[in-house]
Amino acid sequence: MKYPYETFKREVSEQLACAITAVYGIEADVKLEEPKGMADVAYPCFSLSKQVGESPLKIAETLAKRVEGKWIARVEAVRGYVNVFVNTDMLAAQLLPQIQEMGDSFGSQEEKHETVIVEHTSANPNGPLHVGRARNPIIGDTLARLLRFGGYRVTTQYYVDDMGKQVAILYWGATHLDMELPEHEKEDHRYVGFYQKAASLMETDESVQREIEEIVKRAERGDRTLLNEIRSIYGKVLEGMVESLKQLNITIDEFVEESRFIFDGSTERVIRELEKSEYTGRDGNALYLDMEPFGVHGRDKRFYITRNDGTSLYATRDVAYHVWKGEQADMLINVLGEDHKLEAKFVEVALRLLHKKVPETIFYSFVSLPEGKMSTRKARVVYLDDLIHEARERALAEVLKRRERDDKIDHIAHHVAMGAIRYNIIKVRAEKPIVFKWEEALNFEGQSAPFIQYAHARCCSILRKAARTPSQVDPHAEYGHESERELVKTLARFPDVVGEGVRNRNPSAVAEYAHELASCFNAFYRDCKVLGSPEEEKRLVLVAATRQVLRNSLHILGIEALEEM
RNA sequence: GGGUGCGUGGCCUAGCCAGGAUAGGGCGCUGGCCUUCUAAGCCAGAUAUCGCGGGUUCGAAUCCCGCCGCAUCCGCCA
Repeated sequence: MKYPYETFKREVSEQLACAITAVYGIEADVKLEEPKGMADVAYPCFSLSKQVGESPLKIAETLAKRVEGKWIARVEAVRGYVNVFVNTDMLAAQLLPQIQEMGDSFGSQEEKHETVIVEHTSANPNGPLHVGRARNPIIGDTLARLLRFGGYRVTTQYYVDDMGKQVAILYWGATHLDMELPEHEKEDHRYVGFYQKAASLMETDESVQREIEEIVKRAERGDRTLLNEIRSIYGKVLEGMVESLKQLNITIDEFVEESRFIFDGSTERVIRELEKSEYTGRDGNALYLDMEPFGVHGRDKRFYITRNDGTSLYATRDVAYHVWKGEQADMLINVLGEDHKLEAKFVEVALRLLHKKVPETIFYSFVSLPEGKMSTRKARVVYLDDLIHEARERALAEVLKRRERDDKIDHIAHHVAMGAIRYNIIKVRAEKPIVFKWEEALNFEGQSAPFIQYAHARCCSILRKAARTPSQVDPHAEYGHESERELVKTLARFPDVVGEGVRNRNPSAVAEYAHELASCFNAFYRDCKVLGSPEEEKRLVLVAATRQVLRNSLHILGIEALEEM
């Protein structure tokens, strides 16, 4: 895929490299900057100054005179920088037809013929998702969308821990406790009561603890009947969780149960292979991996692979899962909470020892509440469903301020609400901690999804009212207004944003860009009358292009590009 | 104790990987803009020792070292 802004930048680099060689006789590695406001691209002459012993100001002056080309509108030498401005008419002439032709795929990258599995969410199905956990599916789903746009073939997986303690507690509760369950239309909210009660009983009652441990042991030994029973309980909870995700426009391609790697013998094989390693040792009968040689330091450098009785541990089964997963795709990416860093390191080391594919991991920091860490047991928690409900109410109220009740109103309110939730989470980089605040999560103004959706709706509104949509883009159209030119340049940067986002596995960059584009369009909207203007025709082309790129950005973010609001 | 991540106006955040010019946004605050394509918008204004201290460099929010604060991990749990 050839994008025009790239061509422009390449021309500038080549021109500069050429000029440097001609004047100073050096092969220079021309690294361009894209400073905001100063120029479209700039070349600082300071390091060259050192090499050739001439002042940066002088060099900039000299080079500026020699840089020219059809993509270059203007070159200036300012304080040791060569500042280059793109020819926006040339850019528009190349870019706008391309956006029109490529449509929904504008900005995407060439098919890479590589398959990727993005594992995300993978929460224990013992109760409803809370806002903290929701960061995982939002990052995971957006990343998956971004990678798809970046040319990868992506599938998503949710690893279901169906034989762990959490699910065993839920199962014990559901089968032993006779209790009044809360009224709720979703099963995850009803069943979590069993989990909570059982978990607190387990702390005080040793016999309960023993029974739960026994369930775990039986599950680990591959008791199919029991595992089926357990599934019949957690399955309902999981369904509820999946339903919440669906509200947010998140679906997961495949659910993989942990017990599968007991049944197929792969966990056992992992253990047998690892015990041959020089890095593993025995503590009694328990097998462990010494993590010290792999840069892990702390109170205890041993990471256990089996218990004293030879049974596997969660992390060991996770290794088996990754061995299997690695056979399904060229590349593996996991989205995990930062508390899983050590476990992920262990999985990575184990996979290296087994000569298997190692996953990349995106770690995200926790979402806390102003009053502290989220905790289901301390009832200090905001459930995702409560946020969804609240967001929808609030969105509906806002829509009702602006339009009469009609058949579109629920659709609009729903997508404003879900967009706001997704955007609020994804706009912050994964490694930053988030303190959840209702007023921020339900913000529909400023840097938010509704702001972007609104700009999109404005585009749609103009295009709807236009007498006709120009089918052909006039290649000689000139965009004289500053706001038009800024818009053209911002549109042209979209493919770069996608490329960088893919390379850095950073979906937040797309969120940032979408806001910038919407904001840039709002300036155009303010300054440039479209309908009824003598420049209507060419401005409609620009509006259509903006609508398309906003739409593509929103698509990556998993947010509905609303046509009306 | 050790590892890892984070620390940018009152609050939130981009920029950090690949060091460059007046640190870009948003919320909130003050004041202004709807007979004109949707005011979920726009304009103007106030607010910043880029956690602290060193170092490298012509140049550091960005790289290196030390310190402080917050988070997280260091279970034969998951």
